[in-house]
Amino acid sequence: MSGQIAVSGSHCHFRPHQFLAREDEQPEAIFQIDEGWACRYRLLSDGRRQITGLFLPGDICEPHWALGTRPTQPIVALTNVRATCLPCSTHGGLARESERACWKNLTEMIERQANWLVTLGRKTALERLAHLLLELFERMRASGLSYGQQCAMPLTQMEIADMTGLTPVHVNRTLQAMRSRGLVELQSKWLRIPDLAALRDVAGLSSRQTIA
Amino acid sequence: MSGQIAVSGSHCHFRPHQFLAREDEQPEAIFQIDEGWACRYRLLSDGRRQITGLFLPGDICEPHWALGTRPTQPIVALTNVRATCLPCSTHGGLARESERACWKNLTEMIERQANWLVTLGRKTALERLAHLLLELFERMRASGLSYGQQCAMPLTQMEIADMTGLTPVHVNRTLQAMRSRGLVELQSKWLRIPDLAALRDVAGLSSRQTIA
DNA sequence: CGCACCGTTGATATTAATCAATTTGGGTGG
DNA sequence: CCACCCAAATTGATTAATATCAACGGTGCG
Repeated sequence: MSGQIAVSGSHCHFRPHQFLAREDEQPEAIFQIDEGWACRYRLLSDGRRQITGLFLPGDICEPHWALGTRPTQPIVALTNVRATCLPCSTHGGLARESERACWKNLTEMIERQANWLVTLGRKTALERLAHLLLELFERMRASGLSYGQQCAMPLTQMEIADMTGLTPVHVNRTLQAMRSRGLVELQSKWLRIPDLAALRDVAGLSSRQTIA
Repeated sequence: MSGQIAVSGSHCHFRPHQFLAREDEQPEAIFQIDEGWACRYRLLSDGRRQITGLFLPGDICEPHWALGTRPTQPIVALTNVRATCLPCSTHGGLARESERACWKNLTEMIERQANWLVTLGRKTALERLAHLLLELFERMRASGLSYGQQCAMPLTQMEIADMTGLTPVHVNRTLQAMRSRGLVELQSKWLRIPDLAALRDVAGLSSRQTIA
């Protein structure tokens, strides 16, 4: 939970539960994840937690920090994480090409968040889990980290619950239902999706809709 | 529902239910709302609807369109709307100062959306409504459109339901509970918040947390 | 070997959705 | 001004989805 950030050159790594950023603390760098998963979340006073964003390999954590904005939510490693530090001057110093990348990154984030608003606001447990697993797979695939129909899936059911706004118990039961319907295979941190289209259908995502 | 966009100079206006933008159609301009309310939403195949963003006076609708991104969600007027058209060249043509404004706008949107992810994922009907009414009031106040403790609130209970991920019936009952507890006064499209701090408390928002 | 953490199960409680009227209120045309 | 109309708000009864509470089993690791 505590401990030093291990820096080697412009790289650093984090252990599970270690913070990449804390609320209100100006980060000294912007991280691009090379390996591992991290998330940003918010905690309510009574302990309820909602994960509001997931960072997978290739992702730049919070590009708008480059403009001097400070994190309003903590970012924490879910697994071991290797990251590259993109140093940023105190206000708005990023190369012109990175700027373009940041725009793209931000608009994708808005798009993904909007999709999750729909899912959390209007969808059932089954649809939420389908959405999550699809998004994970498609994002992993997009960064070349899928193998056929499968990819790594290091999240615990507790973390899945905090992403989908459900309880761990209900996540467990719903996953069982999905498994028994042959929608997904999920065991020992590994996800396999036998029929993407079927899962997409269950998730209630329009065929055009971007997930990754 | 249909009809022409009324343009006069670089201004235009829309009637309730008229589209400011449709899915997948490249907009010919980016709109800054001068008066009235609009929203963006997504519709599920079975008719469920989730509003994913609200545009109030002063807001720039979707700044990232300026970069050639196309709308992935429709934007529709909730009331009569007057707007200024900020024309944009086919790809990425906005003045340098507007660019800064767009960044700010985008990061605010991400922040607001993240807050709503928490609310939709983890909060009760009462907390959701408190969040919504607070946000509305604070945003209206921020643009000088509040009068003491009150401001306009043109949304129907149906629209409130589509923002908060509830049913209209449940919104109705929860609002009654809030009224009877003296948390809000809400009638004939007008909102009054007798005690901001109390409502903030009910909404379960950290005191630091930005709403507007 | 034992301690954690994770996944699983069963029983019950709550919240919110659903279904079906009924009432209210603002606008419109006669 | 009044009658009418339609959308919005309200109410009541019931059901469905999910949370909560409390164990229990498995597994990796020090």
